[in-house]
This record gives sequence, C-alpha cells and structure tokens, in this order.
Amino acid sequence: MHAYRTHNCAQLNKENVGDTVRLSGWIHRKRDHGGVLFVDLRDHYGITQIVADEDSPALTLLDSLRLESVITIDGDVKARDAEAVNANLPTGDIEVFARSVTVQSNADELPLIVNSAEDYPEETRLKYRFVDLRRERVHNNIMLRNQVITSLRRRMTDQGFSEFQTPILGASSPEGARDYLVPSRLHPGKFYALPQAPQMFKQLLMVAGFDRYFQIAPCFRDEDLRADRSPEFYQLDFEMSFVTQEDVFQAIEPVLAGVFEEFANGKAVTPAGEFPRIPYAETMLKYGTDKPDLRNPLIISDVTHHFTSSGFGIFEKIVGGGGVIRVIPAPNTNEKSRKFFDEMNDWAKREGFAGLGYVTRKGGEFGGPIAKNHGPENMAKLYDELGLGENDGLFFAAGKEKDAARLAGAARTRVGETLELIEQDCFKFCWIVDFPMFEYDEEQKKVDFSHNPFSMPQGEMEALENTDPLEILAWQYDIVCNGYELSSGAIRNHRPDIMYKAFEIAGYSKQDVDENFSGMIEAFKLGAPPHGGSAPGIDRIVMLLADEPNIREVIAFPLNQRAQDLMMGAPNAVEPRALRDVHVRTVEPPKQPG
RNA sequence: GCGGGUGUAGCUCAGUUGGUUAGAGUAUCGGCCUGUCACGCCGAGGGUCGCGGGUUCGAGUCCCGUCACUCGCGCCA
Repeated sequence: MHAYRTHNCAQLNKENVGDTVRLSGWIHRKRDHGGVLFVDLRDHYGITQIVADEDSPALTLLDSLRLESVITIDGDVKARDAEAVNANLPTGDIEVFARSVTVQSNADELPLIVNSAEDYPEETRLKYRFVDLRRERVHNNIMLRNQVITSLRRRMTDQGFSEFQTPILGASSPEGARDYLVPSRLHPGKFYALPQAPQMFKQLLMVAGFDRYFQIAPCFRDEDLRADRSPEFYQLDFEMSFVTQEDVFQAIEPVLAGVFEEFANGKAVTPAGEFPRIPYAETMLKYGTDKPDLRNPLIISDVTHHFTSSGFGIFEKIVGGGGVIRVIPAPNTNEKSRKFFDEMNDWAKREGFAGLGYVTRKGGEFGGPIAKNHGPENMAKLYDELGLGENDGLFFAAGKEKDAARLAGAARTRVGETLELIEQDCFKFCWIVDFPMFEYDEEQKKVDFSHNPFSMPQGEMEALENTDPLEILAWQYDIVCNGYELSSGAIRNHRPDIMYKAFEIAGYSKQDVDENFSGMIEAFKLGAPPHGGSAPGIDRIVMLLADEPNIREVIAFPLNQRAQDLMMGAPNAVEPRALRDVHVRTVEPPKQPG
C-alpha cells in the first residue's frame, strides 16, 4: 500500500464500499458527538468524511487533533444510510471508518480559519498566505490562473507562435516606468534592470527571423501600486513579423475571446472579429478615458457651442478661455432628490475637481441654476440635440479639455454605478486605436512622445516631415475589457531613419538615440522586418474571469500595497559584506522596524 | 508626494451623549452528547482599545501628532 494514500479526498463513491483505503489530508472540520466523531478530511481535490466511534482505536487521537493538522487515515469505505447522505459533497454517499490514524503534522491555533468564507485583513492573509491559499476561493483562483495560462499557451501554439525566454537581467533605460535595479558585482557602479517588458528582445527576435514569438513573460515596474497593479506581473507577450495592425487584431482576438468564453461561466463575451475599434479621440470624448467600460450605456457629449453666450457666467468664462463643456446624461432621475445631485457635486470636489454642475428635469420642467441661467428654450434645444427625454437629468463637466474629459469620464462611471446601469455578467472588449504619436508637454514646454516612442507613425516618414506633429497618429492600440486596460501594443517603427526623425521631433538628437537604444537601432540597420505585437496582462485577465476586484486575489504570493512580502520579509536589509560585494553603500540607515 | 477609509480578544466585529469590572460570535482549553455535515449544550482562559501627547473629576469614545494596512490621485511610454 502506498505510504500516504490509495485515493484522494474526492475519489471515493458507492462503488468503493467495502474497500480498505488510505487517505491523507488536512482536518478541515470536526464534529464531535461524544461516542461518534466526524472529521472532514480535505486535500487539493476535495473532502471525504471520516467517522470514528468507540469501536475505533483512532477515536481518542483523532479527537485530540486541532483543525488543519495533517493526518493519514487507514480505514474502510462504508455506505451512508439514506438519511445521512450529503448531496452537496461529491463523496457524500460514503464515509471512511477510521481504523488507525497517523499524524503527519500538528497544527497550532490558526491565524485565520480555512473552512470559513469570512473576510480577513490582507495583512493577516498575506503573512500566512500558505494557510490563506488553502481556502476555497483563493485556491480556486490560483487553479483558474493555471488553466488560463495553459489555455493561452495552447491557443498561441495552435496559431503558429513559438515560445521563447528572454533575459531577466537587462539594461536600464530612461524611457518608461522606474526600473527595479540589480547592482553588478563584476562591474562596480553599474546595474542591471529587471525587465518592464521584454520589448527590445521580442523585437530583436523578429529581426532574427523567428516570425511569431510569444512568452508568458514576467515584468517588473517600480511604481506605486493599485488594486489592478502589482510591481511584478505577467504578460502574454507576443510579436509578429510582416504584419499590419489588422493582422495583429485578427491573431489575438480569437485567443482572448476564446479564453474568456472558455472560463467565463456562461457570461457573454464580445465575439472574436467583433471587437469594436474606437479611435483615441473618440473614446476621450464619449467615455472620458482611454479605457472605457462599454457595459456602461452612458455616453458623454460635447456641448461647448451651446455656452459661448449662455448667460451662465462660469461656463461663458471657461468657454471663452478655450475650455470645453461636456455633459453626462442621468436617465430617469425625475424621482431623485436634490441630495442625489448635490452629492455628485460633493464627490467631484472630493476628487479634486472644481465641481460637477447639473440640470434636473421632471416631466419636462428644468431645474437647477444652469437651466435657470441658460433658459428653458435653450435647454430644450440642447436636450433635443442630445436626444434626451423629459425625465432625464444632466451633469456638466467644464474646464480645460483634458480636465473636463477626465471629470466627465469619472462622473460617467459614478452615475452609471449609482443608477445601476452597468450591464452585468458580460465581458465587453474593444480596441482603442489611433493614439496620437506626440503631445505637448505643458511642464517641459515642448513636444514629446505621448505613449510609445517605438511605434510606427501612421504615414511614416512622409507624415513626420509634412504634418503638424500633434496631428500625427501612431499604429498603436490598446485592448480594453470592462474598463480595464488588458494590453497595449503597436506596429513598431523598424526604420532607423524614421526613428531618428521621430526622436528629433521630440527633441532628442541622433546621438541620444544611438546612446540609449544602440542595441535596437543597430539591429534595424542590418535588415529588420516590419513587425508588431501586443502584450495582454495575464493577472488582469484572471482577475476579470475570477470576478475579483483585486489583482492580489489571483497571485499566489503577491506583494502588499507597499511592495513588501510580509511572509518572507522582502525587501530586507542585507549583510554589509553583501553590499561591499556589489559596491553599494546605503545613505540612510533603514528604519528600525516596530 | 497628496487625499479618503480602517485600526477594540488568535480571528471577525459591537461598544449609545465622555461615566460601574470593555461585550458578542468564532477559534483555543475543559466537561457532556452515537449520525453530524457551519452539529448541539455547559464552563474557562484570553484585552498596551495601533502608538504618543493633550482636554477632563473621568477617554475605546473628544482634540493634536504619529504609525500600519487599504482605496484613489500623482506616477505607471
């Protein structure tokens, strides 16, 4: 007989009645009836009820063991009486009568209870993550993650992509997010950087002629965290040669739609081939963000032209100063109290905005200061233009275009949530396309790249030479699902001449480019295919599929909000000798903990 | 860096207008119970009310400061 088990804890059923078996697992729960004791024995696969009565030599020992102790049971499979069958348990037709028990490991009093769905503080959960991971919800999340990754890998391979590994120790680059740095022992004063993404390497693999690359790639960014942002995360990184933007879309839509359909539990998923493409300018206007949640039916409109001389002083002033007025409809709010509208305004102020104006409408009657100043005829005209009804309220976001769009976007989300307009049980995908190549940097008072400097500008060299830089669009695209940015990608700029020119527009010399991106620019001088790709975030995909609000729920051992590992104690101070080895001296002594 | 929320028993929480010895559930320990499956019943132990200062006859409660966790803004091409 095997040392630990003949079956797992989900395997036994009626057909095993009479068998002598050996099971191992954790004591999930105990029910002690004096003369008879029930133990729910749990392993990765499931739960089996163990029973011991006064005829069982195992009774006393079993009774003395604490929850979560690990035991091995030798016993006999018995059918349960009809009234004792547990229909909720796959093994509920049987139980195992314990003949003997071996304690593999005793458990102390637990910091959190495994057999409960109770919400524990993250601090406790992360400190004892190995216990937390035994709990059903997180255990299932991590297994879902495994299945999603397996499925993604299969789908990519089926499409002719090959999996590669790229270096973890790389070169730091001034572009983009802050790097995690690793000091070099052999090269005093020099540092490696952990990859923010394998961007350069995957492009070099295209230059090397591999045609279709993918990788489940670990990425590291030393920036502050959010609920959907971890400093280390995984991307389905892929790149393709000799492709247009359209080819990239056609390659990845079936993968994403496929994996979502596979694990969405019947929720509706935007079908492959039907992901809407929304230009950046349009999404910023209609949704006030570059990651719109299309489950929210509300659409923002620009009504600036109505307020050039409206009689409403604040708006006139804003419009006169080059600002814009955006509106968010609040459908069927005729029954809503004034408090509802005022609280939206309070919320906007708390968020740091100047405020959120509003117009109420009840049975066709307009209310609120904006309507009063603007006049009922003008308001009716505006409502007709927007196609609004006689019981629809309207929120106003006014200011410089960027601020007004951001406020309108946040207000759209809040109005949609408050009025419960967000469609449930669906995954709505879209592409955001036509990102601007450049933007005007108000702080530095110069034109700069607005997103990725290595994207190919639409119109290529001709556009760079003959178009206002702020008008140039890039072959760059994001995939958005339910308001989460799942990936960003681009058709890359593989032409050194266009690269130099693009950087020149952003104020960088040929020498700057050569110094900072020598590896890539040199490669492009030796025969580079046109190529492009993208990199959907795996943690966010799993988070959406698991219906979790936080990325840490789908990571086995996540760092906390301050990028610490509470279980292992990272980051930690190191021996002075270790610092000497890598030629590092700390300036401030680390704070004494506690 | 900035703003919001939270912090009371191992854990989850309650604690009124500032007023007796800070409570409940759960876990732990002890006792009872032969059919439970969140078993039930009886009992016990368990507290730096995050920390420091202040106001007050009196502070878990009010004020100031600070720390930790968390959510958001900045940041994240």
